[in-house]
Parts: sequence; structure tokens; C-alpha cells
Amino acid sequence: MENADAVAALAALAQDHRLAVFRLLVQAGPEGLPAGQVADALGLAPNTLTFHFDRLRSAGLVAVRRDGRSMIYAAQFEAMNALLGFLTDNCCQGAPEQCAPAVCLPAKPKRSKVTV
Amino acid sequence: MENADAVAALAALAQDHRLAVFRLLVQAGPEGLPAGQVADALGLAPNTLTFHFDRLRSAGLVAVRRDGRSMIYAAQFEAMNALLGFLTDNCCQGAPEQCAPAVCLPAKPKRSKVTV
DNA sequence: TCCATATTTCAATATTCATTGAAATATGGA
DNA sequence: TCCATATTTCAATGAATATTGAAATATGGA
Repeated sequence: MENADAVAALAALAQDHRLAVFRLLVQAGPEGLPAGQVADALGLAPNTLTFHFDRLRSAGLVAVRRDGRSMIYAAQFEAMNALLGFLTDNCCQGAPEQCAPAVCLPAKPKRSKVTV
Repeated sequence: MENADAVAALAALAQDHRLAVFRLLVQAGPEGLPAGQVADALGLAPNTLTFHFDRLRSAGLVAVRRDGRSMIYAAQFEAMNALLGFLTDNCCQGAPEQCAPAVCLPAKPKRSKVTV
């Protein structure tokens, strides 16, 4: 990961609503959530939310797919782990064995009522 | 750590020069570096650097002390680890045992030529 | 005391950002 | 086809940000 990519990801997360959105999506796991559900959960106007989703998306932190009328947004765990890796890159100088690189794993995909 | 604190820390890191400064200070370890040395290393104007140090400092990511004519800036590892912890807080839903929380440890303070 | 070094403060400027309101687009169902 | 739902697009606005240049402050040494 390049410095510039890290800055983009950090900037995407460096905003109240976007950080809340992202954390919600991390909790939701790789299946993601429809935009409307995020809007309801966080009390955001739909157009404002689109604006924030766009920033998260162009930083690579979330992905979208359409499902009927809904747009489903999902956290991108690999991108997040790349960021965490970059941040801990030059920690523990001289004692790398003491260093715990962070990993953010999605939950084992749970078979929901909707999924087969 | 509160959402607002995390936003402050992320915003502090979400800038090219500041991220570079912070990484340099992490590498330097808890002893820190004089402002001028950071300015030289990264090619930044001293007043610009002061501006960026201020933001890192008010986010709690660095601390300063004076040493003669120099101001010595040092990364605050606890603050960084708090941020990493916050970011990985709601990862691994339902499978927390798989989750590696990140830790950024400074090198064991090495006795330099200057220190006793 | 006077000077050079190291860093900060201040004001000005151009850019980017978040939010709003109104209008547009896409999908699914009657 | 017509309508309601879900979301995006667009333009406008005010606030925050990064950089610059010039001047100020603090320290240490001659």
C-alpha cells in the first residue's frame, strides 16, 4: 500500500458519519446492508449518505451491488486490513517479534433466513 | 475511545505530510526527533511543519518537549494503539478468537551515545 | 549585550469538504 | 402503463484545511 492510498483511506474514515457508517458495515459483515437501512440506523438524509458512500467507495473501503430497488453496501475487509498493516508497518523497530499486526476478519457468513 | 476521538486521530493522519511525519516518528521510537530533523528528512518548511505538528499533537498522537533550542516531537504509542483498537473493535463478529488486535510497540529504548 | 539558530505565530489565499433542497433515475408491482 | 419506493445527481452555501511569506519569540554562545 502506498502512502497516498493510506491517506485516501484515512481521509475516508476521518469523518463522524462515515466512520459510523463503516463500523456499521464491518459489523454487518461481507453481506452488507441496503443504503436505506444504514440511513435509518444513523439518521442520515439519503443524499448525504450517498455522498459519504461515494467517498468510502473511492477509497476502496466499501463496495456496492444492486439488489432490486436497494443498493447494498458492504465493507471491504481486505482494504481495511491493508490500511491496518500500513499503519503498523514501522512499529516495533528492532523487536518485530513483539508486534501484533492487526487483522479484521468478517464473521463466518451465517446462513440468514433470506439466504439459501 | 470515543467516535469523536477516533475521527480526530484519523483526520490528523489523513494528510500526506502528516502521515509521513507520524511514520517517521514511529520509526524513531519514544525518544522522538527534533523538529528540524523532521523538516530536513521530509523537505518541509518549518512553519508548515509546525502547523502539522499542532494537528498531530491536538489529536494526541505526538507529544513535544524542549531540548535547548530544539523542540523534540515523539509519537504517542498508546494513542496509536487506542486508535487501532477502536478500528478493530467490531471486527470478527461472532468469531472474536480469530481476531488479532493490532499493537504498535516502540523499540526497546536503545542506549544511544547521548543517553547515560 | 549582541548575534545566530530553531521554531512558532499571524494574516492572507486558494482549495476542499459536508450539508441542504429540488429534481432526476431505476426498479418492482398494481 | 402508472405509481410508489429507493437511491442518486446537481447546484448552492458555509465551514474547514494547507500553504505561503513576513515577523516574532526563545535559547545558547561569543
